[in-house]
Amino acid sequence: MDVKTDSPDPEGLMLPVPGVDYGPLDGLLGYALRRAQNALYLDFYRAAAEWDVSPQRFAALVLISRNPGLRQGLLGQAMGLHRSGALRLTDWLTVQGWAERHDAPGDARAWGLHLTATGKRRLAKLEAAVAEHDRALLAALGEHGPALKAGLDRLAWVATAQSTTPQNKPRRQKS
Amino acid sequence: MDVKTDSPDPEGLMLPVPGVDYGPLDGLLGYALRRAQNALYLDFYRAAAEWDVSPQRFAALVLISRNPGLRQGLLGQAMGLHRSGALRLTDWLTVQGWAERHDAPGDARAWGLHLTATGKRRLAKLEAAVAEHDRALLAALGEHGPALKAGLDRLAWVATAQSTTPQNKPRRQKS
DNA sequence: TATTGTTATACTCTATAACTATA
DNA sequence: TATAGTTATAGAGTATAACAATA
Repeated sequence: MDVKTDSPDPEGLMLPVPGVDYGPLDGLLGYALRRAQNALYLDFYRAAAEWDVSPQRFAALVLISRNPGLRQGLLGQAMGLHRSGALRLTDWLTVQGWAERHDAPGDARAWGLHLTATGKRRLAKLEAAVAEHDRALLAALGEHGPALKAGLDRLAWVATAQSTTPQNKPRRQKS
Repeated sequence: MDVKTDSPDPEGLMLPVPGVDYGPLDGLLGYALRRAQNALYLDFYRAAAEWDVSPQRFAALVLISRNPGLRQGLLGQAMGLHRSGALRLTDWLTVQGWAERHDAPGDARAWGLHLTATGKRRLAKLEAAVAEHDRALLAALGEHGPALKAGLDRLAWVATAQSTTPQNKPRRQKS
């Protein structure tokens, strides 16, 4: 019968559609940021396709590799995740053979996270690929590169400062 | 009995944890972008709290307002969404009273999207709040602002170009 | 009493697949 | 035969709530 499957539709590209008026969006910093992040996200996947690792999981791997014995909770904190999210993330890393849970010295409740030997070997190559990918981007950006990097760091700082500035002291607001 | 609920944990902040070595992450453009986007996302919610609208839904509203009669599919395309995602998004906008589906002239299959009168009124205020929010950010960024904006636009372009460059012509690759 | 991690559950976002009614 | 939208479903990702073990 040759069943017709529908369009495969490789979505996610978010590119400007000709003939559509974007109004104030084009001028907004936040929208520019989203567009850039969207594009970079897809681009990262291309660079890391061989390892099947998302940007977030890559960050987790780097954190564990640079901080052997890192607690699960601290990993979550560094990545803006809830405890339960850090658990899921760690589960995935262990099931995939990247990392292991060891006993944490000094606290029987906690785990210390460590890369496996395989994980270390794989991460070395993955890091090289990501670094190369980043270099290619910076090269393509030319003169814009350094200013962009500086601006982003500053933006993260500024926006965080605004969010965390205790306007009315964020004591579990009831209203 | 005064049941103890666990920590409310206002998560998502992703701020640098003292004592943790971030290794190469601090130097990566992609990671800086993620940090900035994370901070800005939370900050946007603060600015738009009154309307309960996410950055994405805000973008959809602006697109519909500037392109009355916009097709559902085109909206999705502009936002990098699958057809089914555009449907969910539109459903939400209509249920919340922001927008309506009208018949599209010339094609009985399609919808033309329009803001409701209420939607227009609300969006005017929301847009003003978002614009003000953006201005505050730019002011806080000072000299970095314009360069950052330019760099982001360029980055979106560069990363998209790399992704969409037909390396082997993306004709439904089988292998 | 507070913290670390766990379990169970639910909600959001977004994709795939198959269907309809047009074109 | 292709397109616009729909339905049903599934998979990430991440949250809340309640619990056990330990501090």
